[in-house]
Amino acid sequence: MAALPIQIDRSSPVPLYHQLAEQLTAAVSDGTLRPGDAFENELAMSDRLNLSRPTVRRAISELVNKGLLVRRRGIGTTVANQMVHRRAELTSLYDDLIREGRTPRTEVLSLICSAQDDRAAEALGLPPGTPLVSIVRLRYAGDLPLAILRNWLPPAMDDLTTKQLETDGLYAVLRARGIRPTVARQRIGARNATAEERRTLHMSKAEPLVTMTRSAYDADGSPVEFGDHCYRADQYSVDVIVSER
Amino acid sequence: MAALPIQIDRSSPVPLYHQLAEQLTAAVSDGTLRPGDAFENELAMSDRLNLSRPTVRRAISELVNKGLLVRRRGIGTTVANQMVHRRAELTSLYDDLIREGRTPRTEVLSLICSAQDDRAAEALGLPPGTPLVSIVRLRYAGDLPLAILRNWLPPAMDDLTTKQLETDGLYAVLRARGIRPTVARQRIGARNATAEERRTLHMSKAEPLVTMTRSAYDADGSPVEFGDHCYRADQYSVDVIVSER
DNA sequence: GTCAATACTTTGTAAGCACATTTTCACGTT
DNA sequence: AACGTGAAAATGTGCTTACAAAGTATTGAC
Repeated sequence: MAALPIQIDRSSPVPLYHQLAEQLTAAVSDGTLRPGDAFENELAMSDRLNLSRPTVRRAISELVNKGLLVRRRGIGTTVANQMVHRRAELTSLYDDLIREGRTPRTEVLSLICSAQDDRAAEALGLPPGTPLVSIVRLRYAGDLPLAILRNWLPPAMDDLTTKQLETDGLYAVLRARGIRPTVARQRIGARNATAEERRTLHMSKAEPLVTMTRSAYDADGSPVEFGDHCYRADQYSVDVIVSER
Repeated sequence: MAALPIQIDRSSPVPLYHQLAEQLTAAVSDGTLRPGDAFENELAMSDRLNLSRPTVRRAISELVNKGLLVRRRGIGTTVANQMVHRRAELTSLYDDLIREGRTPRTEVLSLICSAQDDRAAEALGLPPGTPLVSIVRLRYAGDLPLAILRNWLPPAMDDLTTKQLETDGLYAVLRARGIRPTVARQRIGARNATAEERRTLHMSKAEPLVTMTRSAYDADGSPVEFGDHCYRADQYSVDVIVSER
């Protein structure tokens, strides 16, 4: 087991344990360390890097929590032999399309600044009847219409423009305003398409839709966005990776 | 902010930080602490309970990681004002139904000990053609058929009985054998039901199915189970809670 | 009375130490 | 030679201390 070449910058504002955790993560995910490989033990590593054991331990714990490493008392720490061990994450076909180099396109169908929707208002923690910003978008994968995305935002966001949404995407616009969605609760189901949805998405037969409603919150738990999306089931699926401690 | 009545048993084999974390979790989830409430600060709590600050801090960190609490430097720690805090968990539908107070029932439609399925074999990390244990179950919620559950297990599990599966559930049987699924990769989508599925699930119209394929792994990353489930879309949806750091 | 500098509170990071628990391995006894 | 015991190795738990950083509140000068 070769000693990993780790560089720690004590003058950096980035915490030491995080610097270490990032470099260890890189070593595992780029294949420098193979699944099953033994890991340098905590005492040796803290000695070699002139870090305290708690600091090293905290860095390793980050990888353990992500499922990249397995600790066994009396044995040592080894690299988990599973590729995909990301902590509960959500990816979608849309992300896959981007990874494949295809260019998804979004068209804003409507942008209304004083829409009423009681379900959305409730999800946003606002009283029923509150005028909301309502966005309906159509998302293409290449030339194929893939999904209808309906989203609602609090009334304070009423100066959004169609152009912003089409070029940057909804979440990028939110982040640019200092709003950082951190937690989201998503409900995934299925239903048949309405006639209009079938027209909009160019669906020929009675192919079903995958539906997803999402409430997103910032770090404080304040609601920032509510969405109701539907996707062509033949073009879309959701990958979820769940893990227990 | 009232001081919570915490009981710590130093003679217990359960780690102190975990005892504390459990009692704090209970206080948050049973409503003793309301969203937005200020939390006793770390120093005061460690002083009051005669625990060190790192121990208290570690307990609080558990809740923060689960999304129950929010820490702000200079401010203090507060209860997150969000309803559903559960981190994406690895549970079966059976567990979900029990939580909702419904009485689920499972009927084993078939239990084959030398089934062949190349997709399942690949998911289990076994060569194609390996004989697998194949289970097909029908899940009821009350009197309503809800889902068809197809599962495959490695050949070593060929002594399962129908009765075990019907009374305890698949995951309980696995756990009883020391197999602890820890990580799962799930793909959720939708499709139309076949004629046979429609018959089995007593579906009248062309109602779609929610589909979920799942590969489950233990802590080492070894595959332990592969499942291909389909649910009546009008009766079922999947909740996922995603959180970013 | 207003504004700015300062003090205080609270969480964030880091180090060092001690001992417990679990597993492996080598040594010594029978 | 076989077995058991104990040493060694590695992670797990817990305490103490110190200082940094961020936010709030107070105090003081103008």
